Amino acid sequence: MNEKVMGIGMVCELTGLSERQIRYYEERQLISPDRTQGRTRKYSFEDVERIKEIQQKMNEGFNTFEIRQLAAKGRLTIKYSCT
Amino acid sequence: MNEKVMGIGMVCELTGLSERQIRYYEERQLISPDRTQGRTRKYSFEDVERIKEIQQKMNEGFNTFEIRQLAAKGRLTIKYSCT
DNA sequence: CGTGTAAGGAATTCTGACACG
DNA sequence: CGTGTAAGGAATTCTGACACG
Repeated sequence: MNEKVMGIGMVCELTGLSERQIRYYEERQLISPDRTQGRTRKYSFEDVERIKEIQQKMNEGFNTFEIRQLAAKGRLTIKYSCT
Repeated sequence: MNEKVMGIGMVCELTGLSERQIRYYEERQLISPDRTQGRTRKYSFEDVERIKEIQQKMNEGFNTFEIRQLAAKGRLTIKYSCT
C-alpha cells in the first residue's frame, strides 16, 4: 500500500499527530509525500506506518537527525526511500 | 483495504470518472463513502474497485437500478455492503 | 529542537439547480 | 437516465513567521 492517496487530515487521524508535526518530519526528510497539482500533500499507508515508527523513536529519545541516520542505515522496521 | 481515507479528487484520478459521476452513483446507492465532520466524502480502495466495476456494467448497458439489483443478488465481483 | 498558533491565501469539496434528452 | 456546468459557500490545506526554550 504505497499509493499516495490521502490528505494530511486523514494522516492526523490515523497517527494522532498534528499537521505541524507531520509537515516537520517531511522538512527533516523523514518522509516524502506526493503533491497534487494544487500543492496539497498526499500520503500512503506506508507513510502512515513510517510516521508511527518515527514517533516511537522520538518517544525513545532520538531526535530527527538521528532517526534520519537510522533510516539511512536500514535500522527502521518500515523501509522507505526518501528523496 | 476498506479504510475510507481518500477524497473524491483522488478517486477521480484512480477511476478516470468525474466527481459528478461518482456522487451520482452514491445517490443511486451503489456506493457509500464515509464523511468527515465537515461533510467531505472519504473513500476506500474497495470503493474505487467497486466504482470501476459499476462503470464496466454501465458500459455493458446496465442502468444504475439494474446494477443495484445485481449487487443485491451478489452478482458483482466486488462484494459490498451499502447502507 | 520540536511544536503551537494566528494570518492570509489557494485548492478542494459540497449542495441544489438548470440543461439536455 | 446519466452527466455537464455555473454558483456560492464551507471545509481543507498551504506557506512563512513569531514564540518558547
